[in-house]
Amino acid sequence: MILSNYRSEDKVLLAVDGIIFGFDKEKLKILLVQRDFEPEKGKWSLIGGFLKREENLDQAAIRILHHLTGLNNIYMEQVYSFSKVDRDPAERTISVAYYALIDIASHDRKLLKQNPIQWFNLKDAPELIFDHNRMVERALATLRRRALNKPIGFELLPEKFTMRQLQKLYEAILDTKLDKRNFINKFNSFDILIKLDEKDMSSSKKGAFLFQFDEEKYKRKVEEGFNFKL
Amino acid sequence: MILSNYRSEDKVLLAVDGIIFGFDKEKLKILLVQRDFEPEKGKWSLIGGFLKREENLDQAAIRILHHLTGLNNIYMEQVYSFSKVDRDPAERTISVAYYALIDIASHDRKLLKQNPIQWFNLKDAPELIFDHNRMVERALATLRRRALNKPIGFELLPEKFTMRQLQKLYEAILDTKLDKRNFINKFNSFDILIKLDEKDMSSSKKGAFLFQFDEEKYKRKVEEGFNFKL
DNA sequence: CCAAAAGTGTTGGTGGTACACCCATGA
DNA sequence: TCATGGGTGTACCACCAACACTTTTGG
Repeated sequence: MILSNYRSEDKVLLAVDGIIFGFDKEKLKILLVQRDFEPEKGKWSLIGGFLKREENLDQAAIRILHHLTGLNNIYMEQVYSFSKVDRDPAERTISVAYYALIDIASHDRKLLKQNPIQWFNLKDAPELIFDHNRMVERALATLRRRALNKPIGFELLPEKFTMRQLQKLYEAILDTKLDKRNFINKFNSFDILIKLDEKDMSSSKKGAFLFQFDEEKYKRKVEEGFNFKL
Repeated sequence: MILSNYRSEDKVLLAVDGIIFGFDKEKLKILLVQRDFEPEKGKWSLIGGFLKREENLDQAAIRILHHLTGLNNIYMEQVYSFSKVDRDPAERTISVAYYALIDIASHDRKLLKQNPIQWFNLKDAPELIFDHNRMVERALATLRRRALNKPIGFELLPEKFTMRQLQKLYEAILDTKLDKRNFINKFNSFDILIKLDEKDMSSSKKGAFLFQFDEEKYKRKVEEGFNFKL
């Protein structure tokens, strides 16, 4: 900001790339798009686009996601800015990575079908263009940190869910196995769940009770943060 | 990254602003520069400049710091990118914030004197231009998180220091009082300090033993991370 | 001899971890 | 009746938090 003359400074392209995490029963997934222009046409890429002059980065991330997928009202969070000089061979481009969490089942997938867009299991996602693999790694690390410091699940699960689903979500994010009883005890201690009278009969004969998040309390916990040690 | 034509996209100025934290005996300080061009000439600002086409953001942060202060070999870490549309009234500019930690006493201050650059106690720093106050807040939050998850002090203390100094550093960063015995016990459990045979006589009649970081072990702990609860 | 900072351990409580058996039901 | 997943409680241990007195020595 100093000793500068604005006019003489270099301008660059600023991209925004979205790492969209989804969860569907068991596995953590990621939404990718097949690139339809050069360079790297035909290869898989994150959901990306360029910042426009009249919007900020948060708005750009949301706009681009909506434009490519039709997804709406998705909260995205900034992860990191990537700036290796030759990261995009076509043009000097800096990219700001954002990530989002969504519940795959509860978003309309018709819109996705129009585009060369597809969910992949995170573990067997294809090689991505440029430095997008590094972006995914970094976003995943951020997601894990977040899962350990704040409740997670509101954005990634259907409205009603079983304890098992919640546990599987944590296991998928942290890539680990958790003890059923300890998980339940711990999670209940946060006091953000409402136990419903309904059961989900789809996965067992006995049926499993459904839960909902208490949205008020959930949000308060997100503000406060906590320490999830497992 | 998709459905785009690179040529038609908007280009923007990309600034890098450095939040330089220093520590000097008791207080956490911040390095600011008086802006000598319009807009906002004469007001205080972070250590900033613009990204050049042929460097990445990390390099830009280091170059700018060196250029304005003469400081060398300072490790800087990216915090966040700020992009409000009218954040800089002169021109559409996105700014990437970086922060650094340095030991004030052990860096040559002569160079600083040439420039309108000055250390301020963090607590009574002046109002800054643009959104720089928000950047400082965010960097401080990042610094606190880091202090709770990784050892800190190597960059902020002289080579040899007393336990008291180390504790004061943590107190300054976390803005809290800590118990002497608990702090020492906790910190010793990390096993990254070497107790020297020397004493520092400057602050008491009895003298206080000096310590050094065991650089190997310190670095390993930084990799691993830990959970500093106090 | 006294003021001022340094140094040093113990205890109680909280919370994390490990662990195994019974329940309900559809097939 | 049995196979499958659902649901539940306890005991040990580690770590955090609170807390006060003695030592050293320059002035």
